Amino acid sequence: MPDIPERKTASADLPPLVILTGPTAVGKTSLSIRLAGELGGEIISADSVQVYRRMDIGSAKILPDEMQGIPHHLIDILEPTESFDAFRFRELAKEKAAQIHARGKLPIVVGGTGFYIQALLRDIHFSQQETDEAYRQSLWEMAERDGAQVLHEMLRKADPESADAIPAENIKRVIRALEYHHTTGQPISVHNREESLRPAAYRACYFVLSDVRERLYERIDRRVDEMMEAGLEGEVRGLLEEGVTPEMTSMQAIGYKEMVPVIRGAYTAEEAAYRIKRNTRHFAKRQLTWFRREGDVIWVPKDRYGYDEDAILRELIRQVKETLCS
RNA sequence: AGAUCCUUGGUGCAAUGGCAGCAUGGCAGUCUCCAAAACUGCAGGUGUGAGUUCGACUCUCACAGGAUCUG
Repeated sequence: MPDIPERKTASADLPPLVILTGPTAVGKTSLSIRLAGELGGEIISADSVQVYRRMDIGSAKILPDEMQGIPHHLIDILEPTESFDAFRFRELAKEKAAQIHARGKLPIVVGGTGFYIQALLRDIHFSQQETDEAYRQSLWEMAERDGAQVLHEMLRKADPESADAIPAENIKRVIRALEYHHTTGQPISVHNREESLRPAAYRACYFVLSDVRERLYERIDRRVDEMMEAGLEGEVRGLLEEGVTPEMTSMQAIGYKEMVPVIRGAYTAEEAAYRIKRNTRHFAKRQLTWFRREGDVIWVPKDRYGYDEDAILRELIRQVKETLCS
């Protein structure tokens, strides 16, 4: 395999890390507990919703009983009114990984937020100086007032390469590119290119658990039905009552954003269940697209192991020992 | 049984007798601090059979299927 050789060589002295990801509802959680048990690991959650307290049912958060004594990090660390992003994830996860290494344990990153995993593994440098909330806000207002095209033309003057790469309709990314240029004087396209060359920060085993589309969709449908039965509506109602608003990052998660109109009487719980299933399917598809694009991942298709979790576990352990202990 | 109306991508809807569009779903993709977010692309259709016409989703007839009303 003519893979980038220097990355492999350089990785010899890097701290080890196991990543277990895959599309939502594929079965990461139960496998992760057994893997951590076998390898003496602690789990770092890479999940943009499970960071929030009291968002348990809709995020399919692991229950304390199910942890079986395995320490879990970055779950329940924020109030649902707080915002979170890939920069903060990287900072926290890096710190947790270092602490776990110091205890002589193996950090196992488990979760479906591919972007967070990328930020950690590739050690993408975001710096606090690159943000300017007030400027960002003024750009949003401008977008609403004058339209997306005006912003895109601003970007074209400041950073033509990014303007070519980002469609005007994608206001969020146009604003981020303008903000970056505004605060650093540099085009974000240059920054992105530099960061993309950065070697991995860990010696990692990057597993993507997958399944045939049909089975995955069946699991999603079943899980959403279980969430409804478990009282998702009550969970969302409680969050709204405590002052969480639909605009907040936490409430834009699948399962939450669809439930708000039910509570407000705009449509039925059945309609919400239908939408949650549909949006979760779309999400799972996007996750698979993301992982396909990531190099250096080890695909673990459940169907190829006959849906035998013992066999999958043995294979993961074998791979980890081969890659991280050599 | 009779009368009236209806039949267009998987689904819901458009289209003076003149290039069959939209939404949604499906599939594929983008992504370097809101990522469970934001965004892009592709495929797919006139119920069947005749007729009128230079030309039919559109007009006529038959058939099939559906809806409503009457008995």
